[in-house]
Amino acid sequence: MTSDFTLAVHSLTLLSLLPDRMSTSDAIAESACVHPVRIRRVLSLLRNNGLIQTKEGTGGGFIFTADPKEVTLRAIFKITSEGAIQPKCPNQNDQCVVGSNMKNVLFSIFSDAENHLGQFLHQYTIEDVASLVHMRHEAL
Amino acid sequence: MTSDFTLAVHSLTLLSLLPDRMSTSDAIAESACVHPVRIRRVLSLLRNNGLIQTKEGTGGGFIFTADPKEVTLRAIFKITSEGAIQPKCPNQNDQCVVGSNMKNVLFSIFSDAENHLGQFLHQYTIEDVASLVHMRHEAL
DNA sequence: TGTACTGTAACCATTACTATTACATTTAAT
DNA sequence: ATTAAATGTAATAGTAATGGTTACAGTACA
Repeated sequence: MTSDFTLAVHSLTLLSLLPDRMSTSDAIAESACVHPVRIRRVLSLLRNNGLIQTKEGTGGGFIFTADPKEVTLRAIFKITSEGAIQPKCPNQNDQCVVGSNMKNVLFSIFSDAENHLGQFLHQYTIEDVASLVHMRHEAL
Repeated sequence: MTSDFTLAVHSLTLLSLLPDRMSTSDAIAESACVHPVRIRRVLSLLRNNGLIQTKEGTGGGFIFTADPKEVTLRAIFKITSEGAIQPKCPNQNDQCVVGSNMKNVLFSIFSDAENHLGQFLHQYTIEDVASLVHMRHEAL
């Protein structure tokens, strides 16, 4: 899976800790060790899906609008990674019963699998992730 | 995810339909539209895990030894794709509470998630896949 | 002994992912 | 108004992951 999911979770976790002001893509990028342009691209997705607000210009940046208690990893997965667990399939060989149908059969199975994965991820909110991050930090 | 999983399922499904003789990597490769060397590589994994037998030399090839009713997609996933649903994580920023712990938190969550995925995939045997392939074929 | 196979390493090609640059646009402050 | 600080986004370049191909050693059978 791509790292967009991780970046989205990372960014939202940061924003949840700074609910009172805008954070810039430069600041988030430094925390996540990636290029600011990637942060802006990923966070654009989150804005399009109503999780955050963005503001251009001086003093602009990103801020959490939704409730960190209500945004779950399922929503973030759906936004950033839908279809990501589908196994790749080579070209179909239409001359072969197996070859011509395997792709569809596996696609169907893994679509269901992704729904189950979603149910699992739905138990974790951004607030939970923030807590887990802090717990690990204390443990050191 | 890589196509190794699909190739393994495809190969085993074919083998389950030809239980009485050895199939060659060339034949399987043609059905799956990939290079025979890839088939040999993937099927080596399956042999190492006891699902099939292989034989070199004239008249050699690959044959199912396990029972297609008992080999589930979970086993194949574990062999070919363990860890595949883990989201990638950029480098850690040790100066940042979030940056230094996000990777471990997500790794833990997705390890559990992969176990759940395994439980889901466990309901499908190779025989089931063969049936589904045929059902789709009939439906055309 | 020759032929038909697998086993595997090495290399090349292609695709996917990520970083970077560039620049238009927006906003606030002076 | 002008400048500076930000996002938005397209285009490009670099890097990593994936897959294809070649080569050849080893094995088994006729």
